[in-house]
Amino acid sequence: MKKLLLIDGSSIAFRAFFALYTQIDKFKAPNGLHNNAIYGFHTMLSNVIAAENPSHILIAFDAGKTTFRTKMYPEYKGGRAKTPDEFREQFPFIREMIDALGIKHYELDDYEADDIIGTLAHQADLSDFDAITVVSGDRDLTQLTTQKITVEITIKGVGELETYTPDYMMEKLGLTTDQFIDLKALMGDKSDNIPGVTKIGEKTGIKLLLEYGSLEGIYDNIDSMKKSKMKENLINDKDQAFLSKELATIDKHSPITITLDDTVYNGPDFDKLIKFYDTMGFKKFKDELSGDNIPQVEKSEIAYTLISNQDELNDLDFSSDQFLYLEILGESYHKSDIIGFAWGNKDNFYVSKNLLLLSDERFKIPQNTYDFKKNKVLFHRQGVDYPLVEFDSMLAKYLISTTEDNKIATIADFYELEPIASDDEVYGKGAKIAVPEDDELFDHLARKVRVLAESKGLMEEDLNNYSQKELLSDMEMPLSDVLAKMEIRGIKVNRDTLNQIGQENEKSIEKLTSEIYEMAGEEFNINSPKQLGVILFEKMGLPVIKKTKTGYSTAVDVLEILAPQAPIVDKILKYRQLTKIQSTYVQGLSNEIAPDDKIHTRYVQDLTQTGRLSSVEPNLQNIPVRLEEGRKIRKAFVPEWDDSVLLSSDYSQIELRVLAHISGDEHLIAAFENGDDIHTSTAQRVFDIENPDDVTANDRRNAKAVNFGVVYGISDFGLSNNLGISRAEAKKYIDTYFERYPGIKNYMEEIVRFAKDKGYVETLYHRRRKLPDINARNFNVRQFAERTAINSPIQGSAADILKVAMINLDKKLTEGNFKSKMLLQVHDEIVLEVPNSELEEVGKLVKDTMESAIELKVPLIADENSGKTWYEAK
DNA sequence: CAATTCACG
DNA sequence: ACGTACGTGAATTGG
Repeated sequence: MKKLLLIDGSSIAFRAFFALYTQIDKFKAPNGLHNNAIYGFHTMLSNVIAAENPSHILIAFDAGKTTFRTKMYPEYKGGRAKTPDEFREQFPFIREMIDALGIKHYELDDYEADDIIGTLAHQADLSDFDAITVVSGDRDLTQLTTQKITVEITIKGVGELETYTPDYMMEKLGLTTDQFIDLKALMGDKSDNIPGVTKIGEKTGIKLLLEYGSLEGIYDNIDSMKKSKMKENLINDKDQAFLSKELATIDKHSPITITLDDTVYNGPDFDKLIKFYDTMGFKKFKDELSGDNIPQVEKSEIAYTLISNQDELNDLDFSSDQFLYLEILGESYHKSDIIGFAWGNKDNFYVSKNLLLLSDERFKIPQNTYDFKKNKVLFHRQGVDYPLVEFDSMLAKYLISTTEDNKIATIADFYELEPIASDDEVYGKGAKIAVPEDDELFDHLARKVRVLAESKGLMEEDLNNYSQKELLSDMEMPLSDVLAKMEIRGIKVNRDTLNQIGQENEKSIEKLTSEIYEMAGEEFNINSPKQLGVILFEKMGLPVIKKTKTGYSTAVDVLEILAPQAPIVDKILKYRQLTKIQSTYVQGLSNEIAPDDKIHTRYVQDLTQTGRLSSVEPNLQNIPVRLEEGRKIRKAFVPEWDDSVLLSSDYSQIELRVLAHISGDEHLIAAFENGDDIHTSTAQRVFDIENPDDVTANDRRNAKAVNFGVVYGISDFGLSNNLGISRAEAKKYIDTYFERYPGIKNYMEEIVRFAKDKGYVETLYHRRRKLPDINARNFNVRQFAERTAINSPIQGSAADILKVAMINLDKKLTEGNFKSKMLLQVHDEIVLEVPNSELEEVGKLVKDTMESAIELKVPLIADENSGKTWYEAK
């Protein structure tokens, strides 16, 4: 029997919430989350599944506020009360529950759940399904009934169902299902704000339909009706009646991307479900899962083939869809050597320690891997070119979820495959890290390959559902190739320059140290906040401005307040500044200069929550620039070739431009289109200054802080802190800002609402960040998630745009046979080495490429500088 | 190994 | 009433 069950998730959740609303205080999960709607939804589901025993199930949800119906009639569903927060916070968990129950769910932009259900029900009606059951809390769905389609409407909360068939409809109303739609067109619907015809209700509507058959029938015969108020109303409201009919009619041909085959029901995922019941405190449901339902996970053996001799490659088949995995100890692939590697598909695994295999032309590099960039560097160190492959599991996993790391053991866990040992368990960590015996090493490598092979299909499914296929194939994958080349190339750093800066700093530090000791009256460790705190706040009795968890805070903002009160404080600030430059930059960078006189950083491509890169060993994204003393460090970064310069190109205000684009705020857009100085423009609007020349430096500074705040998800406290003004004053700034930039305010409200409903936010390129805390009970935790919801699409889209620019630029430089090369990326900036002979042409190319990476509602601007060192290229 | 501080966008 | 700006990495101290 093929039986399809279609559930109107939005309406059932709504009914369930209000059915148990009186007991809402009793329905709370251990973590405080209200769960009455979740509980009610589950009860309804279990009952229906037990009664119907469906082979296919789909739960449809409404996608959002606007639909094709609101486009047709903006008042549609207008005037509805706001969804209570206690209800909204349960949405993401209802979806999580449905996932754990192994049931598919679906929603479609611009369409309601009704239309998804109507379309699938209609398709199933015409195919080989034996029966279709639709469950909803909304009687409108009864228009779908046919001989095969039964519609069940919840009554008395969600506990009981009323079954609608064509016969039952005839019996109850005396109408056919088509006539039921016409009835609604005549009488309208208050809850959906469908107008209908004035003064016609259920009784009159049924009478008319019985007499004339249909809405069209009524109007065809309207002339023969005798004169009455009702006739007049019918004539006056004719357009409205037909519009109402259109609104009331469920679309049976909506452009769904899900098929009937996708809705196959195979029962719950017991592990997930038990975890879910635990977090919800649903003991009753958990007990109902009898132990023998739960399949036991057995530890499997894994057989692999050791390939130690190159000639064995003759007998191997590389044609199937294989993965390659290279292992090193630790992370530093620029320095550490390969300790072993493995390749294979779901069934066959090969392992080896013989690196000569990798440079043997009989070794055909598999098109799937884990951490392509690492591999490319390692291959390069073997003297082998490693062209870009098709699929990188590490990057795929990063796009699917940033909540946890992307190690292979985590992937196994994420997709509930057989667990594998962690690298720490196999290799040890810290000082004890070591290569294990061959057996253990090879077993571990083969298991990694198995996880990769088994998870690929699951990842592709997720990427598909998240619309992220292109994000992987056209952005992260090609970028990893570009980054690999940049890392391999490295940037030349002049040791002597660093040493010279170091020696000068050393002298100043010595002098400051003895001055500080003298002023303090004793010697102590100035680097220790604890000891410094004792000197400043106990011995010298300076006022405590701020405390940390462990004692007094001695951070810069605190010391700056104290500086006028004690001359020692300025010395300490200066000491801090110089020792920071000395230890992190002079010494830190010197230690990272490789034998080729270059620094090869590693860009971590799978870490940040927003899509930015990070840079480690060393971090080349935080080389000092703001203060002159630190900025000198940049003089040590130089071109590799004679007659070349470093060229730096950075986006101007990319985050505010992205904000202007996604919010669509007309004023912010206009400012960028005019080419105004954006902070001056903001100052003008917020402080009511007509002429830009009348904006003072201080006005501009304040406006700049407000603009930053907007991007970060502003709060009056944060702004007041940053500007050193009162909270009331900060609040005034913010209120005025939102009043003058209503589009921004609207964006912030919309994106937070989206996050609360969906549990995630995304960038212009569908990069996703989950926000599990968006509905948290804890005010702080929740507010943090809300600010994150505002900031992540902005920061993330900006990051995406620079990634696109880098990929495009790399292609153009390669295809144009330029000698110029990209060296560094610093979030909104690219640094290149450019021969003087190419400077003019490449300068234009870089600027054009960056400015045309994406078409936004505002222009994108890149500013360039070049010079003999990085210091001069700013 | 956590906490503090400070460098960057 | 709650108590905050968004995203990172490295050096240092001290339990």
